Amino acid sequence: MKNIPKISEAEWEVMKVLWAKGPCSARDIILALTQGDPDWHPKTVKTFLGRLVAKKAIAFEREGRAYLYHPLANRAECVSKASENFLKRVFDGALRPMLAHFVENRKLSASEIRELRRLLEQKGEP
Amino acid sequence: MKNIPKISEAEWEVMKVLWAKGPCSARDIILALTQGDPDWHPKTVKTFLGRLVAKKAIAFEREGRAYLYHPLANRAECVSKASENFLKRVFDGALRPMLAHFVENRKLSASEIRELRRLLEQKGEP
DNA sequence: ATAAATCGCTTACAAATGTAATCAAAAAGG
DNA sequence: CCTTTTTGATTACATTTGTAAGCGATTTAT
Repeated sequence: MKNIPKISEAEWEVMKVLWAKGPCSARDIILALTQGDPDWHPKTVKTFLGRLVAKKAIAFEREGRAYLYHPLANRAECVSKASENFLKRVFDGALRPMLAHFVENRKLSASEIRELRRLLEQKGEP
Repeated sequence: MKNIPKISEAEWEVMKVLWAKGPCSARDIILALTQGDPDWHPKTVKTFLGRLVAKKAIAFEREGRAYLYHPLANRAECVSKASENFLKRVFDGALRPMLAHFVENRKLSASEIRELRRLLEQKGEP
């Protein structure tokens, strides 16, 4: 059985950087994050890195004085876990109402609708 | 601007009961919850009721000695908020990958697929 | 009427989370 | 070489969350 760590909201941002960019130094991660949102404080990011290591969501190897961090947790699995969790909490685990909600609420472009329909067709007639 | 309260995971369960059943006494809520999961402790539920009142997610009126609680927060709005939040955190706000994930990962029954397709068609040709 | 159950109110307390600051060692710049 | 910067480690601290227990008033059952 896989041990999918529980990743908090803010920690997700850090994980996303690592999943996207692969092995990174703390500095790289901080750069990537402040890029998107200047409010990220370097010290805060360091704290999260430490916590993620403790949770075994990531690991590092020394590279000179600094560390090179890399994900341990698998992105797809974390996504699945978070998704199931959300689905359960908000929609009692029922997929259809959830999809309906998104399709209704967020305006989908015609192309998005086409693409989704293609997806459904693939699933529909295997 | 609406003030949509921040509802925690466990508090969601309480809210769902209130949204589903309308005005309820604490006792009713506790019953409903323990029905689904015997692990709910009455005192714990009371705590959440108090916190939800403090957050103005619910309110109550006296009914004899007990209280009759009812939702203040609108379900649809809370659902939207939680959904946007989840979408942003896990899928960077991109709807298509999210929908794809669910359609791919969770097996949809043929009827669910048909229904979803209908939904998309309604959206597709207004 | 007296004891038991129930109510809401108040208080408790650890873990998780967000948000950093301090500190010591090491590296880099001048 | 000495100063500034950088880095990881350690420590701090308020807030939120999960999970209740205690207390005093009030019903309710006996």
